[in-house]
Amino acid sequence: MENSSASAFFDDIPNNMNQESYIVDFPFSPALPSCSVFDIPPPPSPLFDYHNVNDASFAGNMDLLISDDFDNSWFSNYNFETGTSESLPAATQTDMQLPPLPVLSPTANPAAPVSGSSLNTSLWNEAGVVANKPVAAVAENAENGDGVKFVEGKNARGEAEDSDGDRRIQVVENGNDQTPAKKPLKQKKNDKKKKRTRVTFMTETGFDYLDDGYRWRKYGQKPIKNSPFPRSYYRCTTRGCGVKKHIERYAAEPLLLLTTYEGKHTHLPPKVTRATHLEIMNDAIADGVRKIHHNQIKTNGLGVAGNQFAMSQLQQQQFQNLNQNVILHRPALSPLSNNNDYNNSFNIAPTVNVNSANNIPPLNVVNSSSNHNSQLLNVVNSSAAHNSPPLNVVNSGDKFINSSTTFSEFLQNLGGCNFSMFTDDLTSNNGLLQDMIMPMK
DNA sequence: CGAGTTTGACCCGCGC
DNA sequence: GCGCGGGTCAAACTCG
Repeated sequence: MENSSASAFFDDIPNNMNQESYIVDFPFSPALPSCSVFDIPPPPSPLFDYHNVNDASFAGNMDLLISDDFDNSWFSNYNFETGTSESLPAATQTDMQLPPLPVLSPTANPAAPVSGSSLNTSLWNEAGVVANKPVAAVAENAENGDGVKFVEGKNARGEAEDSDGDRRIQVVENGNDQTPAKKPLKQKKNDKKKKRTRVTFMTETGFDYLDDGYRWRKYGQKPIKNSPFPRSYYRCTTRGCGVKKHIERYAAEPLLLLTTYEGKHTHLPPKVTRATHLEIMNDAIADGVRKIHHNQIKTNGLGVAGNQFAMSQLQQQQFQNLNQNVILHRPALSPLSNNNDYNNSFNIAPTVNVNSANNIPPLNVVNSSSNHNSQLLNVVNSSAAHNSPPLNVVNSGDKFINSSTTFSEFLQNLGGCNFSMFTDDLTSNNGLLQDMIMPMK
C-alpha cells in the first residue's frame, strides 16, 4: 500500500476497481462551520452564533452536542441562559443560510415507519427523499434541572419573539431542584410519570421515521397545535426498557424531523451494534485517527500519514455488510450554495456499482466537487488488485460543499459509522443517536 | 396468533 | 373551575 500523494478526482473512482485497499484523504476544512450533530465547530467559531439558533438558519448548525473530536473546553464556559461566553467572540448571523427547502405535504400518517431497508444507500434515488442528516440535537436533562428544549415564542435567551409561532430553543430549568411546590403528578405504577432525560435530534429528511437500531412500538399519535404534522409516540419494545421517543415534523421547516428520546436503554440494540462497527473500523483505521483533531496530522496504525484511513478488501466487505441499512447524510450546504446547487445536488443519483462477484453494493460517498479549497475528497489507491467494489461518489457539482468538514462526519457519510462519541467505552456505546449525547451539566 | 398500528377516550398539568 | 394541549391507554384493527 502506498501513501496518497496526489489528488484523485471523482471521475477517477469508477476505475479504481482493482485495488487492494483504499486510502482516503479526508479534507478537514477549518474555514467552514461543522454541520452535524456529530460535530461541533472548533472553538471559538466566528462563523456561527451559537446563541442565535432560532430560525431556519440554524439548520445544519445547531451544534449543542460535542464530540470527542474537539477540545470542548469552551463549551463548559458557555452560558446557555445568557448566551454569552468569555471564550466566544461576537458572531454574525450571516453564515450558513440554507436555501429554501422543498415543502412537504402533511400525510394521513406522516409518522408511519418505513422499513429499515428503505434507509439504505439507494435512498438517493428515491423520489421525495432529499436527505437524512442530523443537523442538530438538543439535550434536555430533566434530572439535574438544566437543559435545552423547544419552546414557543421565545428565543434562546428566553425573550419573547415575534408571534410567528416558530419554536425556539431555550435553556430551561426544571426538575428536581427546590422549585415550586406544585401538585405532584399522580403517581402511576412504576413511576411512569417520572421525568427523565430528553434529547431531541433534528434530522433533515424526507423520511418520517428513521431507523435508530432499536425496536419501537407506537402507542399514540396526537395532532400538535400550530402544526399540520402530528406527533407520534413510541416505546421501546424491549421488556423492562422504558425508553420512549416521539417523532414529529418541525412545522416551520417540514423537512426537519424532530426525534425526541426519553430515557436510557437498558440493553443493547437488537440490530447491528456500533461496537461491531468500531471493531472493524478500529482495525481499519487504527488508533489515533478516531480521536483526530481538526487540522492535525496524525499517523494511523497502517503507516499512512495524514488524515487518511485505509480499509482492506475484507474490511470493506464487512463494513458494507454491516451498513446495509445505514442512513446516508446529505451534505449540508455552505454559504456559497445557491438554490441551483441545492436542487442539482439531489438530482444526481449515485452510480451504483455492484460487484459481480459478491453482489455487494458499494459505499456511497457524498462529496463536493472542485473549486473549493480543501473540499476535495481524494481517493488514492494502492497497487494491489482486488475484487471489492469501489467507493461510490456523488458529485454534487460546483459551489456545493459537503458537510464532511470533520473526519467523523466523513465517516458518517461513508457508512453511518459515527465516531464522534462522548465515550470510548465501546461496550456501552452503540453508535446510535442516543449514544452521542453529551449530558449537559 | 402474535406483534404492531390506529384512534377515540381518558388523564393530567397549566394558564386564565 | 374550566378549557386547552400534551401524553397515555386500550380496544379494535391490520399484517405477516
